[in-house]
Amino acid sequence: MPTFRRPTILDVAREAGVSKSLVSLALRGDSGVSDSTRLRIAEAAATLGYRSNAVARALVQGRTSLIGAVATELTNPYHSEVIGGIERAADELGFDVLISHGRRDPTRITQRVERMLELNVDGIVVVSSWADPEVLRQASRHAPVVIVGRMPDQVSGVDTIVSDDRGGAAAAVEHLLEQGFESLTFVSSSQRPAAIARQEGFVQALAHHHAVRARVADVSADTVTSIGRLLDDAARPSAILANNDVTAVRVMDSALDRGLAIPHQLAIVGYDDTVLASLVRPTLTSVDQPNDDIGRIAMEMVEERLSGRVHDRHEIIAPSLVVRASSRLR
Amino acid sequence: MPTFRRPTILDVAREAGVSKSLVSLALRGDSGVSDSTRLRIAEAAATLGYRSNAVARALVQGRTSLIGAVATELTNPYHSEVIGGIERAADELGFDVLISHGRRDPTRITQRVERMLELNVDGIVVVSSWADPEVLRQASRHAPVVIVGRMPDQVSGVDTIVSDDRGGAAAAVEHLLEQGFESLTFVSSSQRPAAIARQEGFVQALAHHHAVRARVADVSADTVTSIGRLLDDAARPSAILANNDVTAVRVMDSALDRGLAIPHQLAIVGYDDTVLASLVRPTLTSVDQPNDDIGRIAMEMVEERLSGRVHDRHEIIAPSLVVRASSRLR
DNA sequence: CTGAAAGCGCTTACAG
DNA sequence: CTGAAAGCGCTTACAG
Repeated sequence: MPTFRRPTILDVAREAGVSKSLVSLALRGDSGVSDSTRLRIAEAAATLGYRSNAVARALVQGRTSLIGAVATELTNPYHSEVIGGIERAADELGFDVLISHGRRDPTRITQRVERMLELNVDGIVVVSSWADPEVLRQASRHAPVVIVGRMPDQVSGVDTIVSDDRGGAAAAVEHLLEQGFESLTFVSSSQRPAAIARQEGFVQALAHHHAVRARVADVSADTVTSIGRLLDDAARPSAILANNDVTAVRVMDSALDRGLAIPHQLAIVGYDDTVLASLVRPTLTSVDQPNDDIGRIAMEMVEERLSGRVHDRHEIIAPSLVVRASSRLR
Repeated sequence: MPTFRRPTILDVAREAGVSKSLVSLALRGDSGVSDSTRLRIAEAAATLGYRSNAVARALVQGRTSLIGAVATELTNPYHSEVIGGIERAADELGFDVLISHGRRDPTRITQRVERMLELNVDGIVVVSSWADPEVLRQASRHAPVVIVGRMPDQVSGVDTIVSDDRGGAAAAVEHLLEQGFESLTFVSSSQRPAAIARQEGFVQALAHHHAVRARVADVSADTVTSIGRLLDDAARPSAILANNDVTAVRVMDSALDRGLAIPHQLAIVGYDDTVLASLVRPTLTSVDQPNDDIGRIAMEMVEERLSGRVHDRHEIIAPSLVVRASSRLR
């Protein structure tokens, strides 16, 4: 069958010998339909393979029960986990989640948001800090918009939810100090807001520890070479905090290639606590963010807006440190 | 604004002082509209923040230009990469991709497919082998359905595209034999069709090499202990092919914990060539599948169906081996 | 308990 | 070049 025509409520009505209104009522389980009619209609629908047309329903009802989730990068487990949280909360609240993929392209992310709006979704969660603020502001006039991530500037009318990146970095620093490390370097491979906040948390946490040497290394360009230079330096640090797990593992690889003992000659802490952290050897200490909770709260924020909340809400979620072999001396 | 009303074509018409038909024509760039009118309408639309309602348009046009992609597990980079391929092809062919997440739950995957159908998508790509065959068969009456993955049984009316798992496993075996390994074990953590096909490829490739000892180890239950037992065995294999990268890395971890030299005392080959393979030390040899191509072909298959193809198409894609340190002796 | 009518926001012939 | 009318597949009052 090359035509793919879908049966409509009218086909079912004809098949069952009733009016289309009655088909609609029966199929949606309205109580005022006789059992015999209901059965006849159900059979007709099954015979034809009838399936309600959500597009038509949405048009008349003025709502789709759809939530659009726009993510920068699906390959990043952090994003998929947040989306999992959104989905679980959506299930409970009676929404369906449609996911759209920005592929690290700001233009594309913006397009995805606009497309979601055209699809008439009841709310939008943007799991990204790359979207155009002006587009989000405009979008929020027509549907609740929640941003999961750290925007360069705050957008009025839009809710946000971020992880406490400064606090997470501070917790990592505290742990390293407790272990007795006295020369710490923050290694960053990104200039995105989250990485910057982590770096600031690192610097601040060490501001009053004058006995400790604190430095920052930018390895965003030419990562492997930059890391090599850092490790070959005579004044090599004794402990490193990286802005994410992948960067931490790259540091670990370079250290192992150089025969350095981890953590005794070099301690390493990552950020994000991805699956990587427990798979590499030695296992990697990392800052964990409650991604599922973050997604859930984002969905709840959308629901609150739909229920009438008018003031903006900005939530900050506390991360926690998971200590593993790469930084534990005893 | 707690109401989120979206302006309609009628609001724009009123604002511009024309009929709604004219607004529709002007906004879609019809040539038969005077420049002055077109400008007035565009300004009115901008003032109101008007955005076309795709739901209404889809209803009248009978097509949505939407492709539904249903994936088992977004956290799996293999799936996100396939989706990336679908998206790139969709961009070229003028479709938008809506992603839905099955979260490893067969019931949920089936629901996602049905929901996509209700949304009137023009085609469905199921990146999963967990969906209910009967539901897919029904779905294919109303929209083209392509399965990326290995279904237990073939579904008539549905196109499929799979990677040649037997061939990939055979290529890995051939490489290990060339390197001179003489005792090979296939380590599997799954009984899904793809894992079984890889195992069959392994067994077949060794069927005529009587001098080589070939075995299979199921580590799906109690993975770490099972792997430990395998490695502590006096008759430990000299090389291992795992059914995926994560399992391969677990084997690697256990081997390193036991002080085994990789690859000299134990060679390891993974499958899927995920980001993991180049991040672990030693780097992991792995069978790579052209995920982007797979996604692209899936999208093209949908388009072919929409253009009238009626016979089923079943495509098998050749994987390739990426040799790294974990299996290279010299 | 059932049917006829209006309308959701658009597009598409059809007039003028 | 512009407007009035019909209709996409539904739901929702309103009659009977």
